Amino acid sequence: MTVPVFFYGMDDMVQQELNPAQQAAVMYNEGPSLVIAGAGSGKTRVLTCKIAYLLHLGLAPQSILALTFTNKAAREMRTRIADMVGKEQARYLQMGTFHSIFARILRVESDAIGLKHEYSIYDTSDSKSLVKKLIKELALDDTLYKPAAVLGRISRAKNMLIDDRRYPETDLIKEDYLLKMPRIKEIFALYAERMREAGAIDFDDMLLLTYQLFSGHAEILRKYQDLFQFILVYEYQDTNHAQSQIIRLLAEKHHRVCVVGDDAQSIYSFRGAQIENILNFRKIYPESRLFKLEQNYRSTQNIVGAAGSLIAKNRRQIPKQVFSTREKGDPIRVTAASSDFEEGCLVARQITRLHRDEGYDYRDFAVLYRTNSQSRMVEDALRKSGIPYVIYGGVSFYQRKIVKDVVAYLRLIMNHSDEEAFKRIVNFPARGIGATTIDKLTDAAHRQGVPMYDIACRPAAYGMSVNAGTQRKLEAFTTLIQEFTDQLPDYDVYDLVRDVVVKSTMQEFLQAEGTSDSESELQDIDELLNMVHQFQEMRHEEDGGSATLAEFLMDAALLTDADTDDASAESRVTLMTIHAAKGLEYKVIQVVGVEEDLLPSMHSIDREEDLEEERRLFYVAITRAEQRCFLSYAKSRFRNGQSCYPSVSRFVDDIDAQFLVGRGDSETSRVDFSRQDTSFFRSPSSAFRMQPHGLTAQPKPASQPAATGGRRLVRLAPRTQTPAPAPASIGNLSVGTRVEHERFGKGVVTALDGTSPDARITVQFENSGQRILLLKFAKIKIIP
DNA sequence: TCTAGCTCTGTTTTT
DNA sequence: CAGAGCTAGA
Repeated sequence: MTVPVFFYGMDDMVQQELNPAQQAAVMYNEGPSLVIAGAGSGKTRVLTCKIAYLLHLGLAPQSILALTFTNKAAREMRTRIADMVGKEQARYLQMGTFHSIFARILRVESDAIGLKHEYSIYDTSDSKSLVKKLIKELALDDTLYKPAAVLGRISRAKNMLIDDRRYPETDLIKEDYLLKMPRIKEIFALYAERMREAGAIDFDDMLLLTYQLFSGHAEILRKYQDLFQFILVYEYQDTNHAQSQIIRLLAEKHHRVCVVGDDAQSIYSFRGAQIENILNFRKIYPESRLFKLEQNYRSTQNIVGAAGSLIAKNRRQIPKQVFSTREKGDPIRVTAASSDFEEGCLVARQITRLHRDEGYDYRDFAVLYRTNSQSRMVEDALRKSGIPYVIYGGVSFYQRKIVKDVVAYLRLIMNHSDEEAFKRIVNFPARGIGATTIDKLTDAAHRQGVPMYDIACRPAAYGMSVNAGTQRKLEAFTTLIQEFTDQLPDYDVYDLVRDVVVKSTMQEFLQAEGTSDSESELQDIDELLNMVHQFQEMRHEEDGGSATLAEFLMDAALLTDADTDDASAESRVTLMTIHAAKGLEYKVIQVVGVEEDLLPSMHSIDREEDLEEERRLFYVAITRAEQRCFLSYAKSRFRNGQSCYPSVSRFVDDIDAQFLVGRGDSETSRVDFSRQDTSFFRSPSSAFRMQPHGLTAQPKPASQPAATGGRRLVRLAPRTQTPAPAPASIGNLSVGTRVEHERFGKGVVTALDGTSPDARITVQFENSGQRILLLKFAKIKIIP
């Protein structure tokens, strides 16, 4: 039963339907709270309602800090809140991504940490290029030291709040030895030094420096603690150590923090996300309250059931029973294609059929895959079938070469020390400044600790010998930049960008070329100008002020493709990676490449944790579906230029067979639908055994949980793969037996499965949640 | 200094 | 099968 909640004192049209659990989560604000929100359970609704509720209680919008991971999520929530409380209030909410909020704070407080006011933001390719150069400078073996790997190590350290100075004292260098990269500490030190000299920070610095700012400056920390009276975090399962520690600092004083997330959807550990943050939240805030949202409003029972049976195979998770009261729906269909090409056609055919026969609109479909490269085959097939589509993600607009070039001009104009920007455009368009000159400049710059730009201005003054021609060329370039810099204070950003494109002779150069490539680059420039314009309008609307170049550059650095367009407006099929699909929902989901070595990826099969993350990824994919879900795999596939012959993903077998069709002989008739197997509804917890009879497969909509109290719902997802008859006891273990485990502590056996040697027991531990243990390995003893 | 063409290499996900 | 990096030749 849902209760309509009115927000008194606001527009009386505003009414949100909240179920009791959601309502409780919204209304509890006295202390820290953790909201575990299953897939499709109304995470966004709870968070937006909570913010509206806080405003209703009288909290000022500017004292609410709401952090998200994507700009899109932030924007969507702001819009929704604006609908509830009006634009005027919503405008002042401190809502944005971790990175954008912190980047702004860093700009305000730059002096305190010796950061340049007008700092540049290095994107991954800038960082990579710098690291590559450092590897060369240090004369390291580049077959052992790969820039991406080195950068990954540095990034990991920063996410653990370890800077270059502390790095050598940590265990990370031991790992470096094992990775045969013992000198990473030197690269890290040099990297940090060069970044400082360039007045630049990278994505990880935004978190690390913010942490250092707060932890090292009590008065500044206090200022922000007082400013942010209430802190909300969306998708908390994706936070890394740095992020969770910054939140801890900010909330230290008032403890008014609410985090919302779903541990089952933690899929960003490669980026440093630690699932521990959500699992340990209650240790940091012992007085915190836990709310679980378990009713899925998005998907059919079959989809929720399938996803539940899949995720149950993970060991590390917060136990919860996600259920749906929607219709049962169709089972998930698994299809084998003979090749990746065939798989694409299959997807296209499926879409055509559902579009034609069942009235689905193209925008109701999404095709999901593990890796970006898989999009090609699907794309080709859709194009051939005349199905409109849009690829979400892929190369971001701001990553395109020409756009990066223009942005590099802007960066250099703002910050003359920005070395990557300098190198990128000093000879683009070609002005006769070649590698030799650039090498000389770099050399001189690092020997003397002076920006390349300064040396280019007056080479002789820094002891660099150049011939007259080169000197003239350098001068022309630096004068061009300098003139823009001088006018910067009263330059409208749009005019600036337009003038840069012209005066740099970029436009002329591209027009002269007259190829189709240069043509599309000119279009990209137009598009960029468009975006500047849009940005200015948005700024004007938001705070009435005009946008500065620094603000635009910050936005450009942090904006991703997913943020740029609202593709939902058009009637097109969406193609994207599973990662990009998180938080979205579609009526029909097709997951392609459900194969070993792809999903799970080949890198993840050695470690249990990695495998579990891949399983969560698959879980995310399936739970995007509202009505229909299709899985497919190819029996042969082109990978890295050669054919390989993958087998179906192990995860398909993790899904209980009753939710699937197409496995085995792809005969639906193998399923005996008349069979009624009550063992399926065996309770995971002893509390539930109080009502052993009368369980029906579908909880009636009316019989929902009363409140957030401990009452458990009927578990829809089976706990085990095969619904084999459960033995009443194994050895001297039976349901209800109290046991103690070496690691997990004390608990109660809630279920038994299988026979020796594969006998498993399910134990509800007091402190470690529910776990399934293989009896032959489990180190348990029975306690009286 | 530039560019065309060659070889090599690598391969997940992204704020 | 790309994309990056390198070499040779203009």
